[in-house]
Amino acid sequence: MRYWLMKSEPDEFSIDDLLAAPARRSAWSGVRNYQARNFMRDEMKKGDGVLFYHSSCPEPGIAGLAEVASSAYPDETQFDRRSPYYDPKSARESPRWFNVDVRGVKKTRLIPLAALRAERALAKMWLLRPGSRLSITPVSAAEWRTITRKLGAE
DNA sequence: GCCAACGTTGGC
DNA sequence: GCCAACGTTGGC
Repeated sequence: MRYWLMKSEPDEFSIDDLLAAPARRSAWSGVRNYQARNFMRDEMKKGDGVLFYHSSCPEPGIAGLAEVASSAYPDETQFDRRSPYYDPKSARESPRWFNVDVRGVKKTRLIPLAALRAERALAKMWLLRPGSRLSITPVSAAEWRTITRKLGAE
């Protein structure tokens, strides 16, 4: 079992949106970065833990817990001409983009980015690397424990 | 809105 | 295959 941090702009799709979705479940579509895609396609497994991170908003930080609900499959939005994520270079026979499904577990109190930075045990977190912009990043078991402990018996 | 960091594109 | 130009991300 592994752990991940997944970023989403709450204006686009927040932890509340995920928890309000049917079966609290949604396809994590729209990822258009190869490294993030590879994490989903090659390394994510059903049941992996997910930190749901709100980005590009007034209070960026961890806003909830989720879990990986499926292995990866081709992202439908790449074939949809009306989607902002449409990719004309991707063909059905050889899809370029993949996504997993994610299931919301719970909304948590917000742990702001600054609080993550202030935590010694999280100093090596991928998210906190200088210049890191990747929307999906691995989280170590120790980092997961630190954060869930911080959230208090969750 | 600024800007640094990073990824992608495309000419050569 | 290099690399400059351009676009995007995302915190501040």
